[in-house]
Amino acid sequence: MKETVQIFKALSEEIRLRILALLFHGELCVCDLMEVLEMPQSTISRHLAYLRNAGLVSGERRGKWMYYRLASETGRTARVQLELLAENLPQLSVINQDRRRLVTYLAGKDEASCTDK
Amino acid sequence: MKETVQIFKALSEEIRLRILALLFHGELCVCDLMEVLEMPQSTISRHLAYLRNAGLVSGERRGKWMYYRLASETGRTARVQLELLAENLPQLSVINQDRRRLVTYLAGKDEASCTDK
DNA sequence: TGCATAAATCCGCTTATGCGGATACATAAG
DNA sequence: CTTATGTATCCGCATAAGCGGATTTATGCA
Repeated sequence: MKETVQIFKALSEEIRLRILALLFHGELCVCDLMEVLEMPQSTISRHLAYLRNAGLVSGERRGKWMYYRLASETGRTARVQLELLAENLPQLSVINQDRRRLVTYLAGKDEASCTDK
Repeated sequence: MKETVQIFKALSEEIRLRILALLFHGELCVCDLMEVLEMPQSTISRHLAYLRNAGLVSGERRGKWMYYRLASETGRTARVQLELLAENLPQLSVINQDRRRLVTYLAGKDEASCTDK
């Protein structure tokens, strides 16, 4: 029950849904999320912590950079919710705007930023 | 997006999940919920307001009594989440305890209480 | 080691929501 | 109308979490 509640809580904030939607496109660095969502680093980090604690995303440090992706080891509830979101979020306009910004950003990505890929 | 967030918010509290689980068994009166969940009336009413505002339940007044049931007119997100909960909540022990209390309560229901059925 | 960059966490402030008792509102009966 | 019952909402208090800037922590490089 606590897990279920925690997952719903993690999903009950728009910014976190937007982060998840961006991660559907693949692994991203915190600095990527900052650029695309146009939000301060502390805000991004804070929300990532909720997603991480709910078991929805996992982070991996590579040098100075922290990469996040959708968690591969998840309980059933998390997986089902992620699947539902993957299906439904892309239909929302704010999510589409974010996606377009992501595509544009990745295309013109500054070579001086988190390039350890 | 606001609707999605609102639904997740409504679902992010244990008591509200328990209320929904009880309503899966059929329409109930506030006084029923109070008895089964062993909580004060104001607490029940407050949580029902969240569920109502999120479009997950609907209320109907019959005389002095207020009956609640799962909303029949819901958006897709609400319907999908309710279906998921109907599938997954019954597996949780606290939900099972509530169900047993509901059955016992309904079996011995005082004829002097909300009997306009 | 010092300096630079990235990001997690802290901090002060604000908002939202938890709680249950009190109160306001709604319905019913005499 | 008064009284009784049911319930939505208010209220005071407490906790959780929103925000972004500041600070701490972590990694890299000279």
